[in-house]
Amino acid sequence: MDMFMKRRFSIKKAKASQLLFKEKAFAQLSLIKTYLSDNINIAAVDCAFTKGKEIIASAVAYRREENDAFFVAIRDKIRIPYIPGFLGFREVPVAAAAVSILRDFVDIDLLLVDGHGIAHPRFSGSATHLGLALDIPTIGVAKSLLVYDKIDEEGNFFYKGILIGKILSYPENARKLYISPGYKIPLEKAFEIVKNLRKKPGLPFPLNYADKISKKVAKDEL
DNA sequence: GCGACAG
DNA sequence: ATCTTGTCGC
Repeated sequence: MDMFMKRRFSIKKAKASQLLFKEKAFAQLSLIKTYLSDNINIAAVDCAFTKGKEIIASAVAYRREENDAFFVAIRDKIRIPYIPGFLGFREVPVAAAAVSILRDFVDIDLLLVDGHGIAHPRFSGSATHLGLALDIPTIGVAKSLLVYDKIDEEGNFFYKGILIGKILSYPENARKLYISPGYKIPLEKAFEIVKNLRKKPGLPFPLNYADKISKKVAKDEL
């Protein structure tokens, strides 16, 4: 699988890769039980950009037991333009690098990613892509929908007959967030975890920190 | 062909 | 995502 598309990017190859990502992700979901205790270390990764054609990825890890946090931010040249449906190929290489560095210092059990997981045209959004690249459970947290053809009363949304995500409307007056499984985690679990991490409007902790850090670095304020 | 389209 | 000050409102 061409996780990083280091040679040259093409829509055709990217689509083929995403179909493989989807197969692996769905296979893992049906065959593997992911054990997540209450004391897991949760991390998040987010990317920001500068007009100077740079992409900045920041990763933040929160250790629940020690009640402390670590973060890292790295920058790279933008290699691929933003194309809806192919966000992973633009952000995963640098995001994976940032998380890898963080992992040398902190154990990470779960990763929150800005963007969709399986709530994607080929069920292979950036969260799924990144989880597969790093072999770590991921949850997709998006601020808007990419695909869906039905939403039920519970906020569950479907695509091509498959339950792909659930709308998080908590806290009450907060902006809706679209939660979908990225890799190695079922929707119900993913939703519950993110809901518990979002005690205030805005992005759930520690994704909110990753977002602020990457933006500060993009503006050379950090 | 037309419109939609995470970040 | 980014370009951007002040401003309306809880």
